[in-house]
Amino acid sequence: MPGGRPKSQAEAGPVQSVAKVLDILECIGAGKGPVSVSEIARATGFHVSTAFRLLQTLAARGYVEQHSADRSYTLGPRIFQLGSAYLERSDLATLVRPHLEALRDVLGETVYLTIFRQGENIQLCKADGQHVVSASARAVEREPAFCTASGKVLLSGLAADELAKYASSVRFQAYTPNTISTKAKLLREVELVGKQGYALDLEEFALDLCCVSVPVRNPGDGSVKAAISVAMPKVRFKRSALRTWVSQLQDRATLISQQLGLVAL
Amino acid sequence: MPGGRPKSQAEAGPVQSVAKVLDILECIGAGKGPVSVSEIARATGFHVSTAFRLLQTLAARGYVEQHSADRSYTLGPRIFQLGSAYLERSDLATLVRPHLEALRDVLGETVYLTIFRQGENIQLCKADGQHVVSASARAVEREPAFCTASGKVLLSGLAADELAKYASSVRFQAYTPNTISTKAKLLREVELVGKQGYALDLEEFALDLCCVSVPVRNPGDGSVKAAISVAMPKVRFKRSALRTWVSQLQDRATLISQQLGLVAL
DNA sequence: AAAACGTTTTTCGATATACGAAAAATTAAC
DNA sequence: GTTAATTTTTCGTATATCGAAAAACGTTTT
Repeated sequence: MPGGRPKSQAEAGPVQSVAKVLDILECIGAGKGPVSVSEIARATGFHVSTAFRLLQTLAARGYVEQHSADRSYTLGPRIFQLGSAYLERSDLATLVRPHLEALRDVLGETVYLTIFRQGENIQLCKADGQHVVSASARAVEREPAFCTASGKVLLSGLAADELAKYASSVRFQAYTPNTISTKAKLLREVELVGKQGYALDLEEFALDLCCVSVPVRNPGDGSVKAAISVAMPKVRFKRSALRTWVSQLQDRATLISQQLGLVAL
Repeated sequence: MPGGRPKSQAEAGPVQSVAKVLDILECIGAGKGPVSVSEIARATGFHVSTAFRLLQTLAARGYVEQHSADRSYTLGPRIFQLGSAYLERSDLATLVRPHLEALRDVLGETVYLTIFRQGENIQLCKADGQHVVSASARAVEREPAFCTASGKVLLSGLAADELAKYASSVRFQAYTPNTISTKAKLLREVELVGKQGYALDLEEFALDLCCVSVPVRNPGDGSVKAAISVAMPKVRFKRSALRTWVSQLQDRATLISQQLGLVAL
């Protein structure tokens, strides 16, 4: 009877070794460069021996690659293949990208589309801005929901019980002095977002980063399926332009949701 | 002592449940639409119960999604995230795409870059042609090596022992009447490709599909790292244009390999 | 309606399987 | 050349995974 280590990991699922292998994949994916067995073992809390065996299994199938030079691991091309399969299925690349690019051309800022899954805000498609200093791309790959414009939009689309569950379980990490810090504030904010139809993030997630976001709705039942957002450095965020941004975003959101139609997001 | 079922699957690796979960992911990725537990169980040969448990684990982490309507499964966005992480790491998207698009604009046909892993030809980046009838995109996602232009180029870059291993283990499925059907023919063809510096595929993999391919080399040691290829329907393949295609491809290949430099493919 | 089928999901005990400690091999550091 | 720190292999044991079978659930048939 082991002590039941207090792993702060996400939902486990019944098959332990699979959960572990996912931890490892995420660990490699999160790392900046190649990672070694021992680094992975340290980061995940598994014994090296365990990490090694799991990595071997992944490597045997091309999901990770081991560099012969220093025995370190990176993600392999097979994982990329699966990722592509996901995208093709939902036709997002083909369908959404042109809209985002059009928006980017009009607004001159980085624009992206995100969805809410597993308590997080996942970016699926992005059109980088044209300004030399545009909001960093990499940073928005997978961000918390409670402190981002898109996250708040997506939260505003959740059913009451789901929102409650999220609000109770989320850890309010203070990324900046402006980050929402309590459940009550979050719920109030999300309600406001729902009413006004758009959300702002004025340096709540990262200093100097401001975002505006609107929902993309299912044309059938009006439920919120995704969010499209524009991100920019603080200097270029003008209160006076807000109205324009919001309506530009909303127009595109309407177009996208019409086209998406049945497609399962 | 179980009978040791003759699974034709790829290398297993030490952790069984992980191998199984990969089978399942591949199975879902290969399917045209959502798949049910029982379909997966049938396709993989696992018991429904096993498939179900593995799917639950994947779903708990967002790697697959279950549609509440008919309980069927599709890939989830987390898998896409990992795929993106792979791409970003190798800077391929940013680096290779412009070259492929330029080539596509010049040649007017679908152009793509592939690498050789696990005995297969994996497509990493593609620029679709402009003709109304251009070589189908979907078909080239992951193709056998022995009967494609890019595959033969990549094979020509393998070390002697690796090529021998491949040639001995591959199953010469006859996709068309032109498909290479024996080990001897393949080895002869691959040698020729190595000598002449490009490969052709004249309806060897699919009827009406013709491809020309050249290697992308590591600027350091000259080893073959990838292949770039142009694909077109038979009607547009002109022997007289071959020289031009090959040199256009080769010029780009040189540029790409110079830029790729150290990047680990 | 009820019954008959095909699903998906849950339960549970046996045993094959993945675990972890520790040793061996390999590589890096000094 | 010795020490230290890795990665890899081995192996006995506990346990987590498996598969059968039953329970819920949905759909179609009579």
